[in-house]
Amino acid sequence: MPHFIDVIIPVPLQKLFTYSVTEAESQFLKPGMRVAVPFGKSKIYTGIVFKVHNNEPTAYEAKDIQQILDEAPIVNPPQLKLWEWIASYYMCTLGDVMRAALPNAFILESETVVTKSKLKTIDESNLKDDEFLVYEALQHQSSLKIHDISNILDKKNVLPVIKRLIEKNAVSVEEEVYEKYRPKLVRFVKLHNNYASESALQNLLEELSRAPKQSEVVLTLFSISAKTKKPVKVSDLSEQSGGSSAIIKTLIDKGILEEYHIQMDRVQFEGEEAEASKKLNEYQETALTEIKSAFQNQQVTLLHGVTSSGKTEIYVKLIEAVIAKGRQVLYLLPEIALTAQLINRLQDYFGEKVSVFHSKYSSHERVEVWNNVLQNSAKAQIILGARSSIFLPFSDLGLIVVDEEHEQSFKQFDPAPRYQARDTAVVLGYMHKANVLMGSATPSLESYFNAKQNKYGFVELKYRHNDVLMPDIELVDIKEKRKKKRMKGHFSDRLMEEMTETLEAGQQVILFQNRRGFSPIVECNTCGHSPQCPNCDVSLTYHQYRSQLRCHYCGYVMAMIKGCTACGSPELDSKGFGTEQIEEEVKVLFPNHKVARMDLDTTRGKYGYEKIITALEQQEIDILVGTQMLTKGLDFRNVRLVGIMNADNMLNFPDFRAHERSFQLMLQVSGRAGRTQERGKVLIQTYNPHHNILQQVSTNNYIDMFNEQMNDRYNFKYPPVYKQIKITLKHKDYNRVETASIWYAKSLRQLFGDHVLGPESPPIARIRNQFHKNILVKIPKKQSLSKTKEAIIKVNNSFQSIKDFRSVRVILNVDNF
DNA sequence: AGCACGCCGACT
DNA sequence: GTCGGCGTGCTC
Repeated sequence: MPHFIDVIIPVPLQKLFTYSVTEAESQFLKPGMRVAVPFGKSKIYTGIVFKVHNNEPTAYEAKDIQQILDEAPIVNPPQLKLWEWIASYYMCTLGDVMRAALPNAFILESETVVTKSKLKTIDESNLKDDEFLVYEALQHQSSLKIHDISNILDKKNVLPVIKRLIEKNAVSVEEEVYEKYRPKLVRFVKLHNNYASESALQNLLEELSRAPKQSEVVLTLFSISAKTKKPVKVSDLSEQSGGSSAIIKTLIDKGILEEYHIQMDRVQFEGEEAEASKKLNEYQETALTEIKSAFQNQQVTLLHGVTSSGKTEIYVKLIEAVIAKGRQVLYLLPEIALTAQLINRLQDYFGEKVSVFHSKYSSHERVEVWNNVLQNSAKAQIILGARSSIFLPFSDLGLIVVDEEHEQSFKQFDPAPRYQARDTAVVLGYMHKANVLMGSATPSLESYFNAKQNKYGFVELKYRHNDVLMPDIELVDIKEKRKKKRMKGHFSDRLMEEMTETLEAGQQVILFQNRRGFSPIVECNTCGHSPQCPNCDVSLTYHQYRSQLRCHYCGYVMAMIKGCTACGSPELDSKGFGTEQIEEEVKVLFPNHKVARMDLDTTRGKYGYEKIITALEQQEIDILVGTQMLTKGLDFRNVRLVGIMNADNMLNFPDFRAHERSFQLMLQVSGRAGRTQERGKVLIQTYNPHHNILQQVSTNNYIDMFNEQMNDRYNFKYPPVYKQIKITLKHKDYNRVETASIWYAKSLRQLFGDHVLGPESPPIARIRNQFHKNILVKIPKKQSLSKTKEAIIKVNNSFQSIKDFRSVRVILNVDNF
């Protein structure tokens, strides 16, 4: 009987691919193992075995696999089930999910390697210039990669050259597969066994008395191993003895020292022993009891706890209970909130049971965490991670915590799979029969709605830790202030007063402006022209500190212009303002205080973010200016005043969630003020102080906000009342997307009528030289979601079969918010 | 998604 | 005349 396997290939193709295997291989292979398979003309890909079976394909002949890459599955059955769910719910392929789920280092790729041909006699005069260059290079190097060749020839498409060289028998090519993951080996040294005896040692030291550096190294080795009783790392030895690696090498060469390697985890916890978790206050205690009882009936529970109410301590208690039963815990956080602060706090309680997983980790580090989870090792019983940690190979999850549940960044927008990690976590929890706890000070409407509908359990925590009062929020009408000339730049007199008072009391100020750079528009005073991005339909943002104009959509950068590019006039004006400009103004207004800025531009490096936070904690900064990065769960003891420079630009954002988001953002920033005994103060500058959202923010009235926003959502058929799927079409030719999107929307309308909106050009119609069109499908709760998706897929298939539309890229985004 | 094949304009 | 652009089709 012939044997076959169905394999997931990491390409966005709907189908699985069937390969033929031997009897023995079919016995050995299990779903979730990796295989290397030939794909297309020459490439070799890594695939995941999905199914082992005996059904011979009829339409084609299955190829043989190239190699089996694992001894045991690296993806477990519950994961494959989750992959299938994600692919079907978020309308993408299993290959897309595989790409997102597996650490990069698991996906081997083949690379074409060019080597010199074995035939010795080549008529060099027969070669053309570029062919000769490659041939010449191969005389010095045994092999070249495609990438090297394009460097040598300084062009991107080098395949024709290689092809001609092959024809002339000058070179040959092969596909080289290599494993990306290598265990980290650390070098250790010990004294050679020859010197184990006392007398031999004595002799050695005498021998070395004329080489003081060497004897210093040997003596340090003794003292370290006496102290720690552990193997001695070469790096430690070199550091503590002051002996260079050359000296150590000499000792090894002489046979005095012996070197050896040990495989080490890259991700290691180096800290104190675990301490006991904190005792909860009465409110926390009540909330904990309520959560536990909610979990009796409900798989998911929402914890609505005001900022600084001590939600983390409650999570800690729940985690303790779950790990005591030997089950695993996943603690999900938005990427940006994954700070050293929180990691340390959890490690203080749970020591090395905590592993961290997020995108700043190298792919080797991720493989290690993956393997630890797969083996259900104690090191990875608790995973603290960003959205992609839902893909880890859990075998027995007992609890998932989704902290800052309202955060948008749980949703992946690009590339596919466009999943919402919070919602996927609920499905994951269901598969493992694990409870899911969502926590937030400002829950998303959809979660709060679910709680109200009794789909989720609901627990509230209304009081701040130590009974600290909620900050006092004051709205400042800057329209009024401008009229009365009480503004200095972007600062109202009220804000100045409060800042002065706070700074004089030796306390800190946070200023929030949700836009980076200096000013978003540069405009010529004479002709009104403003520089635009050549690739996108947006104005370029002025960044003063580098004297550049930049596009925040495609990353285009140019030097700041000296005069107007249209009329040459040197008089340029800037409109709007960003964090950079606020920072500049603060420097002028408060010259004696230290200012820092926190936005995407100042936190680029791996530790950029930490540096600013530490400086603020240690009070090296008096005033911190920043974007929404400031909002994420940071606990600053000495911040008393928060200033929101302009509330209007977020309220007027063209999105149905703009109001909800503004409310969340403002309350979250406000929560940074006054976390200790003293009551904090928040000033919100706005042109429209009577806006309902601002009133609701200033009274911390979540319920009002919820009811009012839900009203709109009912009236306008938006989520969470309706589900929605956004379809985006992109093409570099405007007319092509336009015709295509009209066709697409028309076909959808035949099925769903008025529940189809668009096509519409988004506010920024062109990004990276691609024109965009959006179509929105609204789906009533009663309508079957899976049937709707099937219908959309049908429309999509007929769309793809029209020749003129095939080059239009289509993006399906389920729950696109 | 890659990658090969094939057809057409822009240069030496 | 060739080189290289990209539209079209296929991948077990």
